[in-house]
Amino acid sequence: MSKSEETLASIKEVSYQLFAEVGITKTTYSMIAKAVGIAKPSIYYYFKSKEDLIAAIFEDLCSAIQFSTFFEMDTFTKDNFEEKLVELGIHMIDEQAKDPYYNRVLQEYMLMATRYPFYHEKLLMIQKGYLHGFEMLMEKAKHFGLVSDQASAAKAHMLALVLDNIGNFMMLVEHIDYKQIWVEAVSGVFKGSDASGSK
Amino acid sequence: MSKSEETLASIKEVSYQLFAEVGITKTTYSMIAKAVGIAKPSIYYYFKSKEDLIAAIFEDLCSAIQFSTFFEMDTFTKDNFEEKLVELGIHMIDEQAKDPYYNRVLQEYMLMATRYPFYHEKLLMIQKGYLHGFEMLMEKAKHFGLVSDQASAAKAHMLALVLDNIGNFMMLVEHIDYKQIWVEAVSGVFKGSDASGSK
DNA sequence: GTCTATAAAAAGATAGAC
DNA sequence: GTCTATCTTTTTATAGAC
Repeated sequence: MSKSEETLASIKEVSYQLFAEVGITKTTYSMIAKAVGIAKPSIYYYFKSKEDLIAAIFEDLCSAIQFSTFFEMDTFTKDNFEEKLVELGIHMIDEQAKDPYYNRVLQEYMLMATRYPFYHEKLLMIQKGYLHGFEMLMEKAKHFGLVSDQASAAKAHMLALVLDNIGNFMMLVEHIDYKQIWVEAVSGVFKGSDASGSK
Repeated sequence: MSKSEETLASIKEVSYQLFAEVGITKTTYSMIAKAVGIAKPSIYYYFKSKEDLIAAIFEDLCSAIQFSTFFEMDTFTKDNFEEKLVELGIHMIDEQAKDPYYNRVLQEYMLMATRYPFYHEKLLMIQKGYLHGFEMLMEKAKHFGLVSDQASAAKAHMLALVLDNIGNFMMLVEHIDYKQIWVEAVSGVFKGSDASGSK
C-alpha cells in the first residue's frame, strides 16, 4: 500500500466515522483534515468535492451489504432449513453489530435516498435484492413442504423487514434480545404446515 | 387564533416540511422565512435559536406517536383479539401514511437521538412504550389462551419492531403490501396454541 | 411583531508555491 | 502530493428603527 493509498484509505475511514458521529451534513473537510492529520485542501486531491466523497463512501458501503453476502441459497436443505435461516440471520446481525458506525451511516444514506435519485436507485436495488432473496428462500421452503402456500410473498417480505430493521432498532434500544426476535419471526413463518419438526 | 399564533403555526408547519424535504441540518432560517413570507429575523421572535426550533418540532411529534394513541388495551377481547390487533396496526400504518413528511422527519430525529441525550431519552421512552405495550397485549392474549407461553416477550418485541419499522421501509420501497406484512407478523404469533380458530 | 442592516463565524472551494 | 493563503458564499444571530 503506497503512501497515497494510505492517505486515501485514511480519509475514507475517518469520514465514515464522522458521518456516523456527527452526520454527513455536519461533517466538514476541516474536521476530516484534522482527524487525518493533513491540511484541508489536500483532501481535494482525492475528492474534488464533498459530494464526491459522500458518494465514494456510499459505494463502499453498498458493496458490503448485498443479500448474497450473507445468504447463500445452496446451503439450504430440507433438513436444515429453519435452523440455517436462523443461523445466517444471526450471523448478519452479529457482523453489523461489530461495526459501531454502520447503522447510523446507513440511516444517513437512507435519508439521502429519499432526496436524491442516485441514492434512491442504489439502495432500492439492494432492498429489492433482500425482498427477492427471501422470496426465493420461501419458494424453496415451499418446495420442501416446510411452509404453507398462503401469502408466502408477505412472509418473505416480513422476514426481510425484520432483519433489515433490527439494526435500526438497535440504534435506540440496547438491552433487547435481537436474536430471539429473529428466531421468533422465522418460527412464525415455519409454523404453517410443519411436516417434520413437531414437538 | 391570533395573528401571532398563526405565524407561529406557520413557522412550525413549514419547518416540519423542510425538515423532511431537505433535512434538519440543511434547513435554514432563510428558507423558512421565505416559505412563511416573513423576514428572517422575525423567526427569532418565536424561536431564540435554531436548536430551540428543532426541539419544538420534536415535542409536537412525540405527542402524536405514543403507543396509547393507537392501541387501547380495553378494546381487546378473547374473541376479537387477533382481528383487533391487525385492525389497529393497519389503522396506525394508514394514519402515518397520510402524512408524507412523517417518516422522514422521524428518521431525522432518530439519528439525532444517537447523538444527543435529550433526543435519545425521549425517543427511547416512546419506543419502550411500544415494547411494553405489546408485552401487555401478549400477556392478555396468553391469559385468553390465544398464544403459547413460549418467548412471549420476543413475540411482543417482534411485533413492535415490525410495526415501528414498516414506516422506515415505506420510505424506500413503495410497491409493497405493508398491511399483508403486518397480518403475517400477527398471524405468525398467534399460530402457536390456537384454541379457537382452526381452519 | 416585523422590519433593515449588519456582524461574526465557518463552510466549500481554488490558486499557486514547493 | 501537500502546503499556505485567500476567495466567495452562506450561515446563525444581534442591534435597533418602526
